[in-house]
Amino acid sequence: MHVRTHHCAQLNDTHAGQRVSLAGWVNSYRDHGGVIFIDLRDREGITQIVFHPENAEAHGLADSLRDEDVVSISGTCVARQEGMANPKLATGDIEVDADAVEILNKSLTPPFTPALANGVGEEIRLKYRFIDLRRSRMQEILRTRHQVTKIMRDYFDELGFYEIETPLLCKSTPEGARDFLVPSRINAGDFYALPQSPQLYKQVLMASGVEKYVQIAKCFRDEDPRADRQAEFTQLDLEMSFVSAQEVMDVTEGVMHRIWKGVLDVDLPKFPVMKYHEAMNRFGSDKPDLRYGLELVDVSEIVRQADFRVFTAAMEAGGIVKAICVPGGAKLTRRQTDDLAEWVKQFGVGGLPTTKVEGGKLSTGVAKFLEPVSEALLSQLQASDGDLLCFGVSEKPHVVHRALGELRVRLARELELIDQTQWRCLWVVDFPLFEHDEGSGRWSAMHHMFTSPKPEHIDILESDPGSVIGEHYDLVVNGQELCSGSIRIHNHELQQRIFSLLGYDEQVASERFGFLLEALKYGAPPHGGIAPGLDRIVMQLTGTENIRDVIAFPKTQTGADLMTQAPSPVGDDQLKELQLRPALTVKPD
RNA sequence: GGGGGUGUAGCUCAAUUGGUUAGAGCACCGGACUGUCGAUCCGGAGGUUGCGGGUUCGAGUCCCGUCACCCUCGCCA
Repeated sequence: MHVRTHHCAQLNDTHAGQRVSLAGWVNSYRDHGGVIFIDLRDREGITQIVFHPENAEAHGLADSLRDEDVVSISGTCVARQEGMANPKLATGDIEVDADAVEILNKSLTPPFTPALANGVGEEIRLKYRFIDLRRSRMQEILRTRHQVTKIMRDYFDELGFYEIETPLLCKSTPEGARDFLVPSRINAGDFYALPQSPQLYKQVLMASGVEKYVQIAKCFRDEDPRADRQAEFTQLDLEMSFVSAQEVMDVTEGVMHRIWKGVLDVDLPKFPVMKYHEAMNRFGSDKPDLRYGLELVDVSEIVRQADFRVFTAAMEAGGIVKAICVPGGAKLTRRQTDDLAEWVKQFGVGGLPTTKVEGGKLSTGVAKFLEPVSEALLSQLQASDGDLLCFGVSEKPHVVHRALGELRVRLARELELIDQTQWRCLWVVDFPLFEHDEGSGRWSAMHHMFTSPKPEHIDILESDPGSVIGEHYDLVVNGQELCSGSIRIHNHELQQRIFSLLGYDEQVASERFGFLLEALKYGAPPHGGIAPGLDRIVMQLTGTENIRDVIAFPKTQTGADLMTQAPSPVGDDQLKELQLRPALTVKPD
């Protein structure tokens, strides 16, 4: 193998005349009978190699090269003659006239080639991930991800944070998401759980006097994946002692600013702050996308006058009516609005009343029912000709918010109302600490049960849990939740009260979280933290909509790794050692 | 667990109402060609239409089941 002197993106006309050696993969070959061209690709780019028949040995070897063969070559860097340069290639002004080539490894004919992988199905890409990752797009994502973690580590080092690893084999705490379990051989019948997050360890680290902790931490949640969710994912996990929420937010904002600057050379503006209730009321979401309007407008009082039974019935039952005005939405066909109505039902509303604005008044749909109040409606919604009005109606206000919030996102996408050039970041704060589960009639923690209530709300914890606000903050970027954090409870009595409220008596709480309660008793400082999602940050930076694209070796929706074929059955001897026996009949191959 | 979508050559796709031997581009193999750069030209090979069953004279196409992948509801403290 020749000693590599340059990368394939490195050479230009200043290198003309130099002897160089390159190594990489055959991106494409063009055999002209006499002269043979090879596009040689490495991590950094592509350089054209030319083989002349005069170098019989090298030319003979080059003749046999095919896509994805691995070669090293030596030759002379030459400037291309006038008219022979390739403006599509960064190194298109030069080529390497090769006099020696060594085939380091032949490749089987690949199922697809990195050069022409656009449009190749994801299933085949995941099966041959080692080929897929050779694509420049995937290399760019891997590089971005590295840049991000490097910036994070540098930044937190400068601020005096310690990077500390926490265990992957943890105690199972059945609250929250479903745990991945790992059987213990030494304690047969007992199990570890993989961490859903290092939450409790980092709080213990605060009790341990670390003061500033950070970790790029793998987290595991055994729940069904989504486009932006994977059972195994990565968080930038951090925690600080003696801080206010504002200080954690400032530190987080700082790292986000530096990441966007370092990777994209973008100066993010200062992040505005919005209260949870405002986000829900105006956008129907706790992660509002501020790049477009389509705000939810409460029209309950206006439509009350119209005596449209669908609306009045809901309001009499304690509900509300909200509307969004969709600019240009009148071009949607009846079929399309019917589809929207059907789709929106999954969020709990009975349908989607709509009407269009034409000639300065309402037309079609529910127009005739709203005739008496049309003027007030148009004015309140600032609607004009060509707009579509969509109404969310339910006896439960949160159902209206959810349904219209989801509709808002879908319409913005489909009608292309999103300004793709913007970065709209904001903090959402003042979340309720608890939410009421209608099924069980119990209260549960909206974030997690270690989030501190606002000090002024501690008195009403038991008397009015629904009104308690937590010291919780989420960072939202372009409609995606990127970080979630809070000030924690550091007083064991308060923590015990929260456990009780959530239905864990002292003994159960002690069994599950005894170590945390103990730590709180022995001088735990006030502390708080946050956990930015690394995968989602990289998704935003690289403009990907699929979390699998930013993970080197991701899993499918059924948790399978198509490359390694995990998960897979294990041998009887392994099970025996763990004293495990599958209860289900193993499916035949 | 529920809803929706996809599955045809190595890859991306086509195939009229159920009707002859399931086609095309790229890749592959052979040949030609000394300046291409997604090379070109000539020729060739390549198919369990995801799998199993059913209806039919006849199924890629219709029906039932099943598997895989994608989106989504539930779920995700």
